[in-house]
Amino acid sequence: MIRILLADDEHLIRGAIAALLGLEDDLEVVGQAATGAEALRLARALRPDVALLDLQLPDLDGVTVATTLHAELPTCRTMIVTSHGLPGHLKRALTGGVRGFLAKTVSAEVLATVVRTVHAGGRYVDPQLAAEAISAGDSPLTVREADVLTLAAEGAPVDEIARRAALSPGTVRNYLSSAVGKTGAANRHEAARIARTRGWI
Amino acid sequence: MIRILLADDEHLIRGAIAALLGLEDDLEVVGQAATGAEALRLARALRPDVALLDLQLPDLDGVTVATTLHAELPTCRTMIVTSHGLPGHLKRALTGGVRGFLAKTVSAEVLATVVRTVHAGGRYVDPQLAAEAISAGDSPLTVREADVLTLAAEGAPVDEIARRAALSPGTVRNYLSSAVGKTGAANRHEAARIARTRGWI
DNA sequence: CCCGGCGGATGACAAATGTCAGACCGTGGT
DNA sequence: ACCACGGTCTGACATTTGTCATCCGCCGGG
Repeated sequence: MIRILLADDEHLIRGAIAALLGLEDDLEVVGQAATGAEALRLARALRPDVALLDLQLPDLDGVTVATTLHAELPTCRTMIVTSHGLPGHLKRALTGGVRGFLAKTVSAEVLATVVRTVHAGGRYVDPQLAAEAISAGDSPLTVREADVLTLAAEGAPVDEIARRAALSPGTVRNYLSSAVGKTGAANRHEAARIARTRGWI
Repeated sequence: MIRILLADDEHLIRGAIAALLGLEDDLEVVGQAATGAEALRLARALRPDVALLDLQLPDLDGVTVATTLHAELPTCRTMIVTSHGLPGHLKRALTGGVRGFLAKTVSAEVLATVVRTVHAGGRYVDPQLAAEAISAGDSPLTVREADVLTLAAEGAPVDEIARRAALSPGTVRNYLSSAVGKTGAANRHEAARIARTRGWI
């Protein structure tokens, strides 16, 4: 029997997936969490075989939970299931020790199969997401450029970004300018949009 | 027996909800669609009692499907289920004849109850979404302001917005300025963000 | 019939932004 | 020891923006 921990902030979805997985003879959902913190707590208490995490959780995101789990409970395999698959998340997830990464567009049978694969020590990444990740490539942004662009994405003016990043306004403009160049955008807002769709920020 | 049509682009979710609803004695999922067009086609063919629509579908959005359905098949009640509940959508949905509007955070029991309520001619709106809709209020933006702000939201510079909206650049700036004032934002990008979270664009 | 409001436009001015060149310090590689 | 590169900063400049006043035409309500 494979013991599964499920984390998803949407009650309906969580319950529905649990019901579906419960129909399989060899799978058992032993815990359900609505937040990242709760997922960690339950994982420590229940020591499931596989943790099935949604990418977007109210507090921590799924990849962060997975990374922590991977460090604390090496015997617990982690999988990410997501609605919006951004290439950057996939890369972060894989470096964080995640062994399965799928979109919610897959069928329940596929999900169950992947749970078994992952439990057996295998890996599985949604082919379409993998293709997107490869075609999007690595982020050309330096750490600082990404930082600044993240703040810029909220629509804040340069002065505020400068304050929040503890940089001089001029430096912020330099980074933004560089980021705009690297993304091929016309201005920082478009750059932020592009970087986000590519998962670079 | 209440006959239900289910539309959601995520196979896993769709299947899972169908499985959950199928557990209820008086509910039966008679059709499943992954797109808005397919939902309409199936609804015409199957004439379900209740159509359960996701807000975001690949082609048409759930509210559009509901409005069409309401006009074509008045006996078919419509409900919207959504992950991201924006106040504007709720208003559009209700004017389009939708009788149930809930977030995916509800439990399966609630969903089943609401399906029965709606089928019996009642209405149900998620209390939290209703509260947000009321507090967000009506859009203060004029049609043109909303148009221009929508284009601005993609990060395009004024000149491009002007070309795409067939307006003079000066006019575009006037509208944006007015929209920035009405949203209380510091610049158009923040204004676009605010307007989006409020469902105004 | 007249007023107000919206759509649309122009011109002018101030502020924010984008771009560039140049400078200084660490750090890691050769 | 040296160089390249990233991070940081400054200053100068052109361009883009946000803001405001003002104008025109149209339409609907009092």
